[in-house]
Amino acid sequence: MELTTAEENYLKAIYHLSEEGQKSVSTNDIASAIQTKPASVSDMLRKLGEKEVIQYRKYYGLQITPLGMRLALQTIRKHRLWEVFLVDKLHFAWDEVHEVAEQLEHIQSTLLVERLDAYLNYPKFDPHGDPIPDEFGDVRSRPRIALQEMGIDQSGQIVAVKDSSPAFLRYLDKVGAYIGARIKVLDKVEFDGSVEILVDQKKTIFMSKDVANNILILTS
Amino acid sequence: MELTTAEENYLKAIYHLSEEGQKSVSTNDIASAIQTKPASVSDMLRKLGEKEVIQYRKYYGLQITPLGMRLALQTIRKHRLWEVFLVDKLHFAWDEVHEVAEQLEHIQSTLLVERLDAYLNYPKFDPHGDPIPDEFGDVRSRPRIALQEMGIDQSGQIVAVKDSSPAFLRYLDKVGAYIGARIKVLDKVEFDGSVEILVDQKKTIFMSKDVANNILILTS
DNA sequence: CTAATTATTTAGCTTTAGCTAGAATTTAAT
DNA sequence: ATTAAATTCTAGCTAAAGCTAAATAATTAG
Repeated sequence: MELTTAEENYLKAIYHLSEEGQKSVSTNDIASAIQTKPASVSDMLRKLGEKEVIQYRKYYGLQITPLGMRLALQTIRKHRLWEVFLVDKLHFAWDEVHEVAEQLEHIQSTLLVERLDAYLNYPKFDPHGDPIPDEFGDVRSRPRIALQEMGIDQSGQIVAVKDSSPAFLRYLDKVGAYIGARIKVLDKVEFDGSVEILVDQKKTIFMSKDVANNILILTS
Repeated sequence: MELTTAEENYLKAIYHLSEEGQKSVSTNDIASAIQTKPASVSDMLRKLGEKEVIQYRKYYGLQITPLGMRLALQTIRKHRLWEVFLVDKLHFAWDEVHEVAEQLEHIQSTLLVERLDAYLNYPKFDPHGDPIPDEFGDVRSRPRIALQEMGIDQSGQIVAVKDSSPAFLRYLDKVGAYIGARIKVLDKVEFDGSVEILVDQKKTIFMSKDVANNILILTS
């Protein structure tokens, strides 16, 4: 079964929206996630339903099928492997990789994916700390909490970010809060939810609640 | 000015056909080069004319413009750089790279091309021995002749092949006639145009005229 | 130099993926 | 429980890129 590039993008968006908590994924949600109009989404949902990658009943909602799940994870796997390639091998900054990976993920060649995976040494996480599914779609994800939810004196390691906008990633780079950095919460301000943290045992930085909410920590 | 993937493919085909000798490129030639129908070609030529990458007068013929040339060479550059990547880094066999490179060449990102070029150490030739244009479209090509045209006792180095079909490339692999191999013509049979050559000073092989015609040699 | 053949182009259809405008359905609010 | 609002879907249009069939131009042959 073959999906077009557009279909892959829809399926990926649906998968991500399904993961991110809520009940069921709405037509409007997909439209805004994918930067298109609800009418176009309706139409595509019908097609994806026919291809049996989702189960779709109009006005009701949708659900990804096991087949759809597998295909979505394949695309996500490719996207994240390419991100690792771009950062590790071509020295892209982590805020420059998204658009390019968005194109590369649609290249069709199982051999290419296998070889790339091997070449990168079978990475388990992408540069943003998100897990890379294996060829069967299995994901080993680490339990992690938002920095905002940590208590005073708790420490851990930055493993991922929720927001991947270039502006946010550049900000993190500037303050030295890269993936893998070891941090410790020194203080929390009740009033505005901001936190003071120690990065890599040397630098003390101050973070607003909004920022701290978008940084995921593997506690230790 | 932006070209679609289809437009890039047509332009590339036109460029290659222009190079390969003849007078002017025909609609039929393009159709068979690109595996499509003449009617579709006519239509695309009109569009490429409007975009000013070719000069086109119907029934008369076409000519690539300097702009078209630049764009075609950019695509060829990307194709060949990716081929180097696939062979050198991902250990693809040289007969496995074409289809994948055909997809990768359409990825849009100047940063990516620059970084890839640097990562591969600014290669000047692809795995088939074809020259890789630089970012300005300049090509340093070496003067070379078909193995078939060499005289007895003349020697040189295999630098390219004209035919890149998997069948041909596999045949070459089998007999050990890879790019870079040093060869010497031991004998030529007038009757059928076949040649006997010594490869890398150790193996003697026998080649039909057809094969020898498709192997390009840098004489020494 | 017509006539036949071949090459090329045009017209009109198909599919994919978007869009707008308007209809239908569900949800919310008085 | 109706109406109002929001959501979702349908119909019909557009653009790209292909196709077939038919028309037109160029070339070759007798």
